[in-house]
Amino acid sequence: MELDERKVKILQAIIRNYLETGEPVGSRTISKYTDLNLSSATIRNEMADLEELGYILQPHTSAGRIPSDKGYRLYVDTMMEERTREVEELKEMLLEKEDKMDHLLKQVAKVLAVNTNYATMISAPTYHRNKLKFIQLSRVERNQLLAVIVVEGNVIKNNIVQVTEELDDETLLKLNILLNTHLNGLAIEEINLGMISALKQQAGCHSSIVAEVIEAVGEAIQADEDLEIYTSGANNIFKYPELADNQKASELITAFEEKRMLTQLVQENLADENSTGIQVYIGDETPIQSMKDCSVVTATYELEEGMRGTIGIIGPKRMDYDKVIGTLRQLQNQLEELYKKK
Amino acid sequence: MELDERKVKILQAIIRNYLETGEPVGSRTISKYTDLNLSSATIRNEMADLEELGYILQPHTSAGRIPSDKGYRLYVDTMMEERTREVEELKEMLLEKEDKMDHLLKQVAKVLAVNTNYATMISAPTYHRNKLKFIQLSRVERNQLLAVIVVEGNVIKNNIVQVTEELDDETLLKLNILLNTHLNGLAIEEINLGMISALKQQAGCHSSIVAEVIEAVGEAIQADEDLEIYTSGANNIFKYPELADNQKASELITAFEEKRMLTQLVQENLADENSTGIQVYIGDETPIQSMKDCSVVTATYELEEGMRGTIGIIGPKRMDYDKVIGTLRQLQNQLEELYKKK
DNA sequence: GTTAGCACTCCGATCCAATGAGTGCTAATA
DNA sequence: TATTAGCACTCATTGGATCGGAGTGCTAAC
Repeated sequence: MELDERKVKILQAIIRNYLETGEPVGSRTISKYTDLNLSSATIRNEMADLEELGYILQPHTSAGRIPSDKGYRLYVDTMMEERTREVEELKEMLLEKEDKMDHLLKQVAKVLAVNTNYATMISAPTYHRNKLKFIQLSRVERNQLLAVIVVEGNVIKNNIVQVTEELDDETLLKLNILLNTHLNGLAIEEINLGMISALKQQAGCHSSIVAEVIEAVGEAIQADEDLEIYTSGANNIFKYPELADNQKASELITAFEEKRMLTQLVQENLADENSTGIQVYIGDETPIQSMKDCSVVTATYELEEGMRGTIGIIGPKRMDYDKVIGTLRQLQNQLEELYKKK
Repeated sequence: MELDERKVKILQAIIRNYLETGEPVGSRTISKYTDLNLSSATIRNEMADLEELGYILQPHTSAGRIPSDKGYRLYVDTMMEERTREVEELKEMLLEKEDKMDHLLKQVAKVLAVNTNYATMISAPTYHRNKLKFIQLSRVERNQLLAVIVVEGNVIKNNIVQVTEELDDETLLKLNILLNTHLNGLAIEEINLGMISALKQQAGCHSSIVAEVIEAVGEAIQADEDLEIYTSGANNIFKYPELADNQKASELITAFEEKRMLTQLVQENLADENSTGIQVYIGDETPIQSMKDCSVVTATYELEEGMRGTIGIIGPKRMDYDKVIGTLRQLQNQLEELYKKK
């Protein structure tokens, strides 16, 4: 049996209707809903076929049909090609240009959540491929140094370094010069052990401090390993009865709280390098167990070479895929634009 | 009618039982539960009295009794004086001493949530009364300065300052000295307009930069206005059926997500300067509308003069007040100790 | 190939009776 | 006078039983 054009139309009608109502949809509804001019009986036959093909399901014998994951998948794949919508409002909100990255990201997550009525997450860009731009040691107290580390993209890390010996201004200056001349412009990965011991040697009697500073650099970078993720709109899941029962809601909320679980999503998304950067996980396809009754749409954004992050939208399977994908597309562009403007 | 000792004992028994079961408790249960050796009939009479006095309620005619807010209040007030419990485990977990404040706070919230099975929040200490310790301007790119601002307690703020003119190293050094000599040791509030214009004058042709840096300082401080709040264990509310219905759960989750609402709690708590720093809000007493079916226990902790934050526990009215208050007490001490040790 | 029609299935709402936990009241008791 | 036993009464909850309706599958006719 083949999936002819009429079957696809019927499938689309079923899905669209289900997206609106959240209720299983029956043959009569489709018969009237579409402009196919077919009787409910014919639709029933077609539906039986569609079910056999695995695109729709019957929750119980005498109920209407709901889309299966496979059905959603087809729908999404077909839709992927089509339209984009306006998200002007969102654009405006973003343009209240926040100058701190984390504020911006929180803002994005929030706007997106309000806009779509789904739960959202956004991961801060990872800097792994980034280069060290600037290091500055300053004395804060007698035996306390402040190490400020700036990497490309103006991401700033601070670290307090405890030192045993007291340093005079001159030595501090020398150390600063030493560190900057040798480390600036280097990618994080390039700072290897050989490099470090060479530096230590040059620092002479202050080698221990160099060691500590380098360690601080390492720590600062490592802090990114458990990468920052901002979420918003978790409460939106209560808007969809199929997700709102205690069991599921609790699991979902937990996943959102323990951002740790969301990192899987980010990792997977960043690993993939497909053209649009938009991924749709339907039901079981998701890498996150507790979201197997949801659909997850993720998008990669890239601010500049090597600074990539992930935006994700988590909602019911009957998600408005068109809108979500459209919105994410726009957002990708806007984030990149916004970043360049600054 | 008076509230004699026996009535109080019965009330306590009712509350304790209700805390355990979450079900209305009947006279027979109390008759057996306590060591008062009274028949259920007598208890019934007493219960009728207690109800008349407003300490307990009957959800419906032939149900047992549940504590009213007034009842809880009495219970809490009585208990406040009593026992403290061990929270050794918690202590150990905390001693995996995190050196970044925000990590520590997140950790505390989490440990507390796991420990109590309630939702928790903790606000980062506010620094309003704190003094500027150190300012450092560095050039990151031709027309970009990095301002690092350290206030007491080693809280570090960064700000990128865009400048129109290019600065040579010497000028930068001068500016640094100027800023540090004049601003260091000053409380945030002491930096007023007069101060600023005096500084500008001394900076001569670079006054615009000084202005921008000062603005950056202002911004850095202001960022604290919407103070950081960390939450954990929001999913715990699903453990208590009386909070887990969609309506309430959604509102609560929202409150936890939109930390903005939690600030009310913090503000109120910090304003109050009572001895123990522990506050209990039962039901309607809470300042947060969406928590009117919960009880909220908050504690103030103080790391050093002027650095105070709030810990909060949000759970059902049938909260284990003893345990919660005890735990919070211990935590207060430990946070303070921990801070001093570092 | 399409459709009308019909028997059939099954969910969900509604009603009902039985159950039992718990009460209030009264009369007996210590 | 305080306590208790006993009893009638209330009412939420539970488990059937029933019924209507939405929807299906199948068959026969167009």
